[in-house]
Amino acid sequence: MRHWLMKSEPSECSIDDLAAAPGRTVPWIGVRNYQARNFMRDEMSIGDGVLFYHSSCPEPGIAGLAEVASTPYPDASQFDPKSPYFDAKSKPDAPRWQHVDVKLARKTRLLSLAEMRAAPSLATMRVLERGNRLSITTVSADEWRAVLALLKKPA
DNA sequence: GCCAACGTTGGC
DNA sequence: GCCAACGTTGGC
Repeated sequence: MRHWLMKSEPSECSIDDLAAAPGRTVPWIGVRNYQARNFMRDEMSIGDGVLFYHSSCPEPGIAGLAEVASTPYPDASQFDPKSPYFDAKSKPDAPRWQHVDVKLARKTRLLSLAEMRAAPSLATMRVLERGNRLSITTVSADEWRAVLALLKKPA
């Protein structure tokens, strides 16, 4: 089993939105970056662990634990002209964008970006690398364990 | 709102 | 295939 960190803007889908979704599961639509798509399409497996990260908000950080809950399938929003994720160049017989479903495991306390940066055990995390903008990044088993350990402590 | 960093586009 | 211009991300 592998581990991932997936960014979501709380204004789009927060940890509470995920908790309130049917089956506590949402389709991870809207990814329009090839590297992130390839992670979902080629490398994820059902049951993989996901760190659910709030980005572009007053308190960025890890807000919960989730898991990959489906195999990849085409992102319907790419064919919807009314969607902000519409992609005119993607054809239904050759969908460009695919995604997986993500299911909540449990909401956690917020492990803030500042706390993540201050933790030596997380120094290798891809999401913390300078200039990183990728919305899905890999998480090593050691990093996953380190995050769980930090979550057990009070903020 | 600013701006650094990065990915994508498109002319050549 | 190069690379400048442009658009987006995302923390601050």
